[in-house]
Amino acid sequence: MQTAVIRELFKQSDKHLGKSIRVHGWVRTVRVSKSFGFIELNDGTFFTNLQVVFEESLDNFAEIARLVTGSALTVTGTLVESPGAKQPFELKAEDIVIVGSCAPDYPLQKKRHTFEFLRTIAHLRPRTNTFAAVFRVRSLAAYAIHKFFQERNFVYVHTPVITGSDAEGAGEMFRVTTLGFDRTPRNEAGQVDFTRDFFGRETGLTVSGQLEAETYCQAFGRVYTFGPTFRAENSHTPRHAAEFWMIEPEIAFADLQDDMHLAEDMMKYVIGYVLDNAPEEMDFFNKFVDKSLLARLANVLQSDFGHVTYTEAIDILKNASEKFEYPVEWGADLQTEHERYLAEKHMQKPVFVTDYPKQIKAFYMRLNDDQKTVAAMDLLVPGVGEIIGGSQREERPAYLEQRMAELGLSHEDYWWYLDLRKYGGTKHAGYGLGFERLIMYLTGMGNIRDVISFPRTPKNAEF
RNA sequence: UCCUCGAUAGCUCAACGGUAGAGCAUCCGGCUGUUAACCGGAGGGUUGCUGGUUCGAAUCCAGCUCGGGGAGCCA
Repeated sequence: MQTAVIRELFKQSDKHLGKSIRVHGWVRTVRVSKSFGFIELNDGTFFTNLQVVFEESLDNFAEIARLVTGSALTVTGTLVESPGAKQPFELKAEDIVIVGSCAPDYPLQKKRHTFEFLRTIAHLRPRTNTFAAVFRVRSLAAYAIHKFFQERNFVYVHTPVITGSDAEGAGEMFRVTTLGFDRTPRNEAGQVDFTRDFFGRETGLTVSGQLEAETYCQAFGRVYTFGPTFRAENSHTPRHAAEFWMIEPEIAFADLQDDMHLAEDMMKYVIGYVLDNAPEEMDFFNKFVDKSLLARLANVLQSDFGHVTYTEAIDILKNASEKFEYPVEWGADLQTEHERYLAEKHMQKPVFVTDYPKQIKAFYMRLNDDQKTVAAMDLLVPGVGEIIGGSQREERPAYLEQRMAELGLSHEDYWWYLDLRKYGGTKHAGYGLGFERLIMYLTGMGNIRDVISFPRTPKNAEF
């Protein structure tokens, strides 16, 4: 007999009704009476559980009746229409094999757990409804990202995880070394002698693959990266993790407008894909996590994203009736409260903020004709905040070198990056999308620690 | 790193200066269609850690550890 997966039973129930089938899965809950009982079985393929009915005619009825949540079973029986109102069909068991019993101190109960508690048992939490839904959506969103870019002739580039450059100074780096900690070699000046380290130079985990991605962009025209990224910032917020996944497309012969079009198309594509392919999970989020989720996502699909320049945003904030804790002044970076106002109150939809003052942005962003601002864009979304940061890159060698000089960046560290401008350089643009922030936006989950399997945050690398 | 709130049974919480409790989970018993099933019973605690105040501390005070929320940094 072939083993059926529960997803298949729900998607094509006509094909299986009345047939004898076998399923493998884990017990979510058991309800038992004197001579019969019900098991909610989940095999991980589908959000909804399969109801198994068992009766005392089974040889091992007594044993089955004592099953606890978490036990692994193989059930053979007939799929029949269910008299109960809450499920269309159920599996009438003819044989139940206990594949893996579950100890009585299993920490997952049927009632609601706090997300804080579930983080302490991150090895078991994917067995809960919420996390089953989050990680299926995460998987689908990752696939949708690849699908989106592949369908548009992008090449997927694997940029290095270990890097010698501090990229764009995007954040503190984790050091990668094989030097011992007790007797680190020192040079004549008393500094750590990295020439004796594994790579012969100071290295760390990547904080961005962008600079490397730009090199492949100048060969393939359209590329993207999708990989782990590391920031050693001592951040304690629901939106930051030390290890996270980032998507960084880079497009040649393109300006900031092209960049924003790409970002908007991508966001809509992924939202649409997840809504189409995880309807049960999305309904669950809408019911138990964020009651306005589906309406909001539908609205995003239908409307155009907002666009304001940084300068316009400053005017909007200055004229707002809202009182801000931090002053609104041209030249200062937008505070979280300002971003929230723009996205959640003023626009009530995703909004691109563009053309920031050059002094608050990275060296590689293209200088605008006003000589004061750069062709940068941040995408702010209600509830999550900044989800994308991007820019048109400075392709003019003179401008780039001048900016590097102003910031004290050395030619030697960026010689290959400067070469791109020397050898057939084109205008080009790109952005970074925080994958976990996208998942938060798609699911309504409020904490980044609950959308990544084993979160790494300050003072926490358990599992 | 700063501000703020919190830590009591396996989980979710109550008790707020005077003998530490409930629901769920677990174990035992009952129940012929359940749906976070239901009904009855039992076991389960160094009240995060260290010190202090007090006749007496889960409760008040100090420090520490861990966690939540906010800020900064950013994706």
